[in-house]
Amino acid sequence: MVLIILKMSKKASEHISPVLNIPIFRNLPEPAGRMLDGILVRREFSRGENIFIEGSESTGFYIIMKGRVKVFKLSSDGKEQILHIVGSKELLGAVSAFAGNPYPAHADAMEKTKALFFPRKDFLALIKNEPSVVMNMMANLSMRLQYFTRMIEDLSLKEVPGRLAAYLLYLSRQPGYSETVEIDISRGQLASLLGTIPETLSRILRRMSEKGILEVSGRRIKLLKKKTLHDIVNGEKAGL
Amino acid sequence: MVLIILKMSKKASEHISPVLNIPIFRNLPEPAGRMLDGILVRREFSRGENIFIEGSESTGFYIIMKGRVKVFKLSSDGKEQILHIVGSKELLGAVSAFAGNPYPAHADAMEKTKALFFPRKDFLALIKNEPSVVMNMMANLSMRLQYFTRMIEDLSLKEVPGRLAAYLLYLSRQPGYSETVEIDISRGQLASLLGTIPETLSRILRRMSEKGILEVSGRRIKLLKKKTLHDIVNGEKAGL
DNA sequence: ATATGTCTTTGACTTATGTCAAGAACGTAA
DNA sequence: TTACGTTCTTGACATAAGTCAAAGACATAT
Repeated sequence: MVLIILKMSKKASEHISPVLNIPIFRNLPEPAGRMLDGILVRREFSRGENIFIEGSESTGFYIIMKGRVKVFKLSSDGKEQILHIVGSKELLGAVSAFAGNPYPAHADAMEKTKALFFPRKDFLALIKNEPSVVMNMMANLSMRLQYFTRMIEDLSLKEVPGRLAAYLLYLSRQPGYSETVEIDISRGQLASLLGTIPETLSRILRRMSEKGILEVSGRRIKLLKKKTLHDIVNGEKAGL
Repeated sequence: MVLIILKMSKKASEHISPVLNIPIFRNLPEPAGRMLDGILVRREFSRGENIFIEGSESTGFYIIMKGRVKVFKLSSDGKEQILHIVGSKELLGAVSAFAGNPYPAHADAMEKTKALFFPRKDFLALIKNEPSVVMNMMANLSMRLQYFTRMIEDLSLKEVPGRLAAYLLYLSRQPGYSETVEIDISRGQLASLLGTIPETLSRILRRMSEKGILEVSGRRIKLLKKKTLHDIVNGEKAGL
């Protein structure tokens, strides 16, 4: 039923299935693309809506088309640690779906989010016929592993100012930013991503402003002394 | 009994390439196994020897056959954080070799280690012909991702006693252990694995002994109050 | 056995960061 | 606008954990 709606929503003007633009489906032949159109289920989530919870059985995975999703763990006292933020064209819950394990974390939509759901059984059938999909997914997993490797390093080796500095410098290397970066998440969320609490983050931002390293105005932050930020990442105290 | 097993494994090797017992090569046809015998390079490392360093180019990956290898990061002041310990039948450096990235961490042999080296170019050739290898590797990567997810949670959500308790309980669930566990790494290494320093670990072990939660004698630790350990994992202070 | 080097433990001290509580700033809806 | 709820900031405080330094235990080799 949902499948029919999907099909109808696709205009004949599109001679190439748009799903073939999704990284893990790159290089697939066109017939496979048409087949995917019939398998993938469109789903929408509103801001703050839960997509899955930790421990629940994985029935498939999501390809995020629009919006952002936070994947996070909760401690026994309700504090959350964001593991990562999944954005457009990225996969959500793929590892669990592949391995057949329950989801290891919670996922909430951070804003209005559109996604395609890929049922596990259909996915397992697809990879039998199209091994290249597995190759693409492995590249995807590899990147995630490298990201996590780095995150473990950040969380365990550096103090909060170092983690913040690393994050700001990372943002400044993203396309469109250089001297000024726009933090696209709230202070509290950023604190969680850095493995700390809003109070601590707030204090550190103030101290960095006082030292003339940053200029903070809401979610817009100007990096005045990038060199000092690099030093902080490398463990320098920089008089904070 | 041991002799019989030994004999059988020797006999079997005359008919089936032993490499086909390695998880990622499971289900490969015998001809591929013989081909692998000609590709894999036997390498040995002595205790403490470096296998690769962070940032160096990845020319292939290792399959550990005997011994253990620690994969770790170094902070600017030389402090190390162990990411994981790779043991028998496990892969070392596979992500980098697959993605063609430099190694993201250092790897040192913790003891005399025997490994098979799989050159990157040969591996890329193999997966073209044998997609099932990629499936097996993806299962491997998935497990690693889940492990890292858990590790990030441990490092960021829990205090050191909680991480220690989680590790001890994890060991006690391993085959062969229940009330008493044998820590197979030195105090300093364990500290690094838990994201702390030997001094702190030492103090916490003492406090737990004083409270009658543990009984420590060298690398042998008796878990006297498992329930309390669980409470500590869940954030209870337990009067430490 | 003795000596040498490494690993581990302990104590005194410092510091980064979390907790608690209150006020300020901000956004949203009436 | 005002009022309300949320988020952010700030201060005083508590504490977990790191640093430094020294002593003790342990293992290895001579």
